[in-house]
Amino acid sequence: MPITLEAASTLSTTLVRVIKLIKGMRHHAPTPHPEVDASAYPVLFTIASGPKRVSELADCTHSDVSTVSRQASNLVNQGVATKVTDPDDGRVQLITLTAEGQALLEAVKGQRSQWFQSLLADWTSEEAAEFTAYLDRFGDALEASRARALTRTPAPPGAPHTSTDPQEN
Amino acid sequence: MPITLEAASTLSTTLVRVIKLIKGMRHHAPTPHPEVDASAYPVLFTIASGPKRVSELADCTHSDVSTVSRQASNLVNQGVATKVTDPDDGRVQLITLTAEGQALLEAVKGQRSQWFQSLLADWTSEEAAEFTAYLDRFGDALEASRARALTRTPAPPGAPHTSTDPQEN
DNA sequence: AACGTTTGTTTGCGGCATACAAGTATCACT
DNA sequence: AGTGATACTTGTATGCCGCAAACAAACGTT
Repeated sequence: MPITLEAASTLSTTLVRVIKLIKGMRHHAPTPHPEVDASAYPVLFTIASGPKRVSELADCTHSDVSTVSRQASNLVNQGVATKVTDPDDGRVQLITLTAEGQALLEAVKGQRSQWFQSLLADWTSEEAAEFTAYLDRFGDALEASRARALTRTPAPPGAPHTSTDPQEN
Repeated sequence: MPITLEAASTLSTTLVRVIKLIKGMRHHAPTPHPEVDASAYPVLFTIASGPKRVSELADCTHSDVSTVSRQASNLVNQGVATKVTDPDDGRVQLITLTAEGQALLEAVKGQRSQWFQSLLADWTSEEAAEFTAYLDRFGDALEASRARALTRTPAPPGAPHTSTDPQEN
């Protein structure tokens, strides 16, 4: 049995509020390395776990390939990443974190952590953990929904169009 | 005693993930009234509780006054809101929801609610409520932090600059 | 080995959303 | 009336993004 529409409504409203607040925050927040666009942080975080190809990054960050391509180029120009053509396939570019990029990543992480820590000054560790768990679970649901939407939309003309589908919203 | 840096770090990472996912979602989501920019929804939601002046809306939505001014103008052109000069003060414009706006608002709310409901298909009502409560509390913390940042930054030159201040991040 | 096709990346272009700053209108106070 | 503060609007610039075309390399077929 699903949650009530009422509950879903208040949840969505609250979520939108938080997102808007965070977006507004980012604009005023100082960055450890002003040359690096904050919009490229997602790829920065992603290549932390090893070299990745552009398309892979686009997939991970849920962005268009072209967007990631630019972000990667910028990161390279700013010295926080390198781009090398894959020896096994001359088409793919492997994006790798440089030492400087490592340092930047640590700085960003540390700064964010401190900010969140001060933000949640009156939270208990249990509450924070529980909140994180909920967020993560919610993120999984979003990703699943997104995956469903993406695999169905680009279907060939003969695709069975299942009448009214709430998932498309 | 605050939460650990580690916990703060994972929380921030998770939050960023969710936000990015939602932002990506919005782009593919159909709107009940395509003429109305989704970016103006925040003001739409805000004037639901009664006529508001532009500056008030800017404050509520955490946007610049100019941004809200344009959004309000658009909403008026699209027939979902009206703009009337305050009889008590010829400078202020009161933005009010029209009947059509009411209908649109309901449609948007309903659609969102349904989406969230399907998204959280396997959540219990208690979990959803708890998640919402956390989000709300987090939003409050964000707002408080923002308020602190705003009241301190535009201070006169003689303001006492309290050395290192994590709140500014 | 040559050619068309598929795949991966880059670049040109346009659109959207926003903030800052300048301009305009109204008000409040003297 | 005149001066400054206040509320909004408009001009301008910037950032970010996605689509589509261009480009490059690999693959498969003949």
